[in-house]
This record gives sequence, C-alpha cells and structure tokens, in this order.
Amino acid sequence: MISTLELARICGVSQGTVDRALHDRAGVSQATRARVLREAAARDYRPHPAAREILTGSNPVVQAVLPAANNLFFMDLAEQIGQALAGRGLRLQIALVRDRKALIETLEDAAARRQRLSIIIPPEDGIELPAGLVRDLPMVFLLAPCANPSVLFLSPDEERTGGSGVDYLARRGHRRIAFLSSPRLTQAVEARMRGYLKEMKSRNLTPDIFREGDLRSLPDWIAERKATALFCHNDWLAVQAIQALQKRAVRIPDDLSVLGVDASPTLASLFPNLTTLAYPVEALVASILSLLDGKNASLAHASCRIMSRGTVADI
Amino acid sequence: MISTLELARICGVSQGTVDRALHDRAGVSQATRARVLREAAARDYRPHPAAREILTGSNPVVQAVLPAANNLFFMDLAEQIGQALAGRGLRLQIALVRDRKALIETLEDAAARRQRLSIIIPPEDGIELPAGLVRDLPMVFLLAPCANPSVLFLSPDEERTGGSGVDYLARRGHRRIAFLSSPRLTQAVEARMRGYLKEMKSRNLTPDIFREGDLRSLPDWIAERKATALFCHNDWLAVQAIQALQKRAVRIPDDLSVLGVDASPTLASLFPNLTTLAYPVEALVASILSLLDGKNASLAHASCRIMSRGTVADI
DNA sequence: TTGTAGGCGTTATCAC
DNA sequence: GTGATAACGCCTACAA
Repeated sequence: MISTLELARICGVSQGTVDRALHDRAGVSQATRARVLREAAARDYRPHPAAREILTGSNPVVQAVLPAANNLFFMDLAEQIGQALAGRGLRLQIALVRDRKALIETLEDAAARRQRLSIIIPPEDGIELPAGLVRDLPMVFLLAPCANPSVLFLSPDEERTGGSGVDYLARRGHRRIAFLSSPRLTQAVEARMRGYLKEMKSRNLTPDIFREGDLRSLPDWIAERKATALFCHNDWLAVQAIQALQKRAVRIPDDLSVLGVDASPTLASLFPNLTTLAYPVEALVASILSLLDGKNASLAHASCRIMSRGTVADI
Repeated sequence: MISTLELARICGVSQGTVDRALHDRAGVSQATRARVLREAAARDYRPHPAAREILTGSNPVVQAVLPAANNLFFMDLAEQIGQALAGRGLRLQIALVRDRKALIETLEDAAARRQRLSIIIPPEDGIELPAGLVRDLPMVFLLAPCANPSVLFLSPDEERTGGSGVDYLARRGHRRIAFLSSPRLTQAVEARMRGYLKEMKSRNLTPDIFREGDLRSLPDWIAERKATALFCHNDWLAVQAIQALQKRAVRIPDDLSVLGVDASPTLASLFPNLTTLAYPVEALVASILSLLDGKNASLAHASCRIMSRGTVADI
C-alpha cells in the first residue's frame, strides 16, 4: 500500500504537491493534478486514517457497546443508529462485551483512539468507571445507567411505560393484570414495575408480579391468580411466556391477553401479531444526533407508545 | 490526554526513557521506572493506538461485516469468533452493512487501517470487489462467496447438510419430506437444495420444494402433498413455518415434523425444542484462527450435525 | 505553481 | 542508565 511520499516520488513532485492534488486544493497546475490523481488511482492509494487521526486528534467513529447476550433488540437499535450516523459521515462500530472488564477495555481503547462517542448498553448493572475514562471519552448509557453520576443516561420515562401498559389493558376490560418482570433488576425494570404498581393501585386493582427466571411455573401461577392479561417487561419475555403458555394449551389472546414492550423489528418479523409498547427509537436516535452536535439531550419526555396487534383481546 | 513526550518533560527525562519504563524494557533504573509509571498512572496516560499502527504497519483488529437484516444467527457467530479472538489479543469489531456500496466502503476503510482480517457475510450475492481491495485486505467470506475467485470462501459441505437432513428424517420413517428453501438463492441455499434432491432421489422419494417468501400458503401446500416432514433451510425459516402452521392448527410434531439448520443459541433460547442441524461453528472458528496464523484453511470436511430435540417425531 | 520544514505520538537504534 | 535521532503517513505553513 502506497503513501503520499512514494506517490510524490513516482510523479516526480513533492509531497506537498501531491497533497494539494489529492485534496483538490488550489496551487497545482491542471496537468500535475491529473497526473497525481491518475497515479493514485492506478496504485490504489488510500489515505491512512490513523495518520489523520493523530494529526487532527479526532476520529469519526461512534462505537456501540452491546452485551453479548440477548442482543436482538439491541442489534435493531444499533442498526437504526448506524443508519442515522451514515448521513453524517460517521461510522458506527459495534463491540460485544460480556462483563465489566471487557467493557472497560473496550472503552479505554475508544478513548485512546479519540472516538467521537460511545453508546453503551451495559452488560451488568451499576458499573463504576475509572474517573479518567469518564473525563476522556464522551459516553451515553442506554437501558441501565452508569454508577458514575456524571455519565449521561438516556432513557424514556419508564414509569410512564409501566402505567401505559396497565391503562391500555384496563381500558379493554381487564382487571386481573399480572406483570412479568425481568429477573435482572435494572433501573428500567424497576421503573416499569413501579409504574405498573402505581397505575394498578390508582385503579384499585390487585398487582401481581412474576419474577422468576424459569417460566415453566408461569402457567400455574397465572391460573391460580385467574389473570386475564399478562404485561411483560419486553417482547422477548412476552414470546417466551407465550411459548410456555401454549405448551400448556393456554390460548392467546382468547384465554390470556399478552402485552410486550420494545417493538423490535427483527422479533416482530417472527411474531408479527404481538401487541407491544414501542420503544421510542426515533426520539433516541434524535437525542444521539443532537449530542453529537454538542447540544445536551434527554429522553425524559419520550415514552413507549402502544402498537396494537393480535395478542390482546377485549373482554 | 497526555503523550509520552509530555510525560518525559514532566518526569525530567527523555522520551526514550519513558518508553523503556512503560514497556518494562531493560535500561532504566528502578527509581526512574517507578517515577515514570507513577506519573503515567496519575495522569491516565494511554498509548495512542493509531501511532503504533502507523509505525508498525499493522492493526490488531479483526472485522466482522454482517448484513443489517436477519442477524440473529450471524450475531451468535460473531460472538463466538470474538470470544476466540480475545484469547489472542485481537479485538473483534462488527459493522452492519445493507448493500454492496456500504460493504466496499467498510472494507476500504479496513484496508487503509491495515486491519488483520475481515470476516464477511455479504448482504447480496455475487458481489465483485475492486482488485486493489482484494490485494490489500485479508478477507474471508462466509455463507455466500465473493464473485472474485481469489477470495477465500469458508463453507461446510452444504450438499452433505442437505443429504443429512433427508437421511435423519427418512430413518425416522418419513417418506413425504418437503423442503422449505430460502427465497434468496445463495450458493449455500442451492447446495443444500441439491443435497436434498440427490438424497431424495437415491431413496426413490419424491422431492417437493417450497420457495415463496410468503409462508401463508405453506399450510395448504403441505396438506396437498400430505407431507409428514418439513426440512427447512434454517432455524429462522423453521420457526416462521411453525408459526404459520400452528395458526392453522397443525400440531408439531404430531401432524408434521419440522427440522431446521443452524442451532443458533439465541433462537434456541426462545425455541429450546427445535430439532436442527447444528452449523459447525467450532470448526469455523478454528479455521479462522488458523488463517490468522498464516496457514490455509478450509471447512470442506465439516458439515452440520443433527441436534435432536422436540420437533421431529418417529412415524 | 511548487518545494521544504516541522510536527502529531510512538518506537527502534545509535551513541554516550 | 540515559539521551538524541530518525522513521511511520499525513497535513499545514512558509519560503521560493
């Protein structure tokens, strides 16, 4: 692979002239410019991004750090963000990490490379980052916050999401609405549960929360409580629940209405009729773009909106 | 962020001494070394990877390029590869591309950065790459080959996979075995179909291939043919088929046995009892590692092995 | 219009 | 044990 210096020697001109020709800057004769460009193309000259990064001290890369497991919704999110960034000449790189250690390594590397931004869905909760990292790398956490208070956390109003689910089901006549929580207790999980509890209480309904990781006991649990609706923390859990229930001949939505959260496109292509509360992906992407513009961003006023499809019945 | 030069000035020594101290090389007194390391830690010194890359002309990054859509199995693959690479001090970066243009841009960037290897699952079939790119960037294609003949294509024996599926079902008493193909006609898709056809013929069974993208007509199609088994090109299609069939009250596996291919862990966590032919991920990872060691690699002797679970019944 | 010089951060080599 | 120097590839400023 050829450098500007070699190119200059080949063309019998100086490095400065090559640079002017390549960047279409003034100060080169048409003939010389054409000559340089021709040779550059013929020999597949490619500017070395690392050199520019050292020189300018900046790097047009945005990194998405995703947990290695359960990445379906996260991948869809990354896909959306990547598409939005492409319009701005920024490149999205995805890294998969499975624990705190791998996360910090990845972020240290991004900081050393002066990357523009790291968008992090943490693999564990309450991760505390070294102060130097927080100082040197622009970061946003999604879905679960960082333990360091100064690190931005972008999240829609999850308590409202919890309330919206209950509201939607209650308006359709349900009174025995159970909640299927994620066994992992992130901030988002707790907030949705809180919203569920509040809204149930304000309607004088009895809340019931299932939070075991193993869903095999879910059908019995639901039967005991005579629930007519199951509000699930996310689509993934909703689908797992539906599988477990159908195996026990529970009909959805005739016997039980099921509501998820996320509206992940990939999962939706497998289960097109799952009723769900759509995560405000567009608002999230807009926030990230405005962050990149140096403005400050918040998602506090966004929340999940209902996408009514086939798994909730009126009763 | 601080550089070795600044660090040297702070410690009142030369850059060379700082370098020796940081890299634990001989030629520094214990006192000086300790001093340098202390200052480096205190000021969060991070070596700039770009500088090293320019100097050494190499970059410890392996890139996985995945199509933006349908990425569930691909993500699992990337996860496995990343884990294997971590043991070698290599970092896996994932890029999502949705077309030929984005693929080439991503690869040009990787080439310019002197990345170690790009592992590509192409977003379209028969993509032809610029000759300069092929020369300058080590690449492997998975699942569908590159149009340039010199680019390595790592694939298990897909024809054998097609045969194995028929063999497995036939041994369990099935004679009317239909095949659900992917509407997209990649090399792997064709090879599996070929294997299916050959094996059916050698057993004097009548082959039947469904290849529409829309699966709504699948239940009728299967009923017409009185098929007792459906061999699907991959797990994703198998799950879609099961959804479509269950909606029409077809019981799996009582009325119809279903066999997939891939054994993607993420999908398996949703459908733990799907019988499938497991893609030889370990052999693939081993091939990639030996490629990185400069050996040549092939998957031709690997093939998909059956994972017998709940969706195939003996009849 | 063109050439030269210097510097970005790191590392290797040669002196002292 | 330590310092000076040059090199990697690129870009900007200044001189010719």
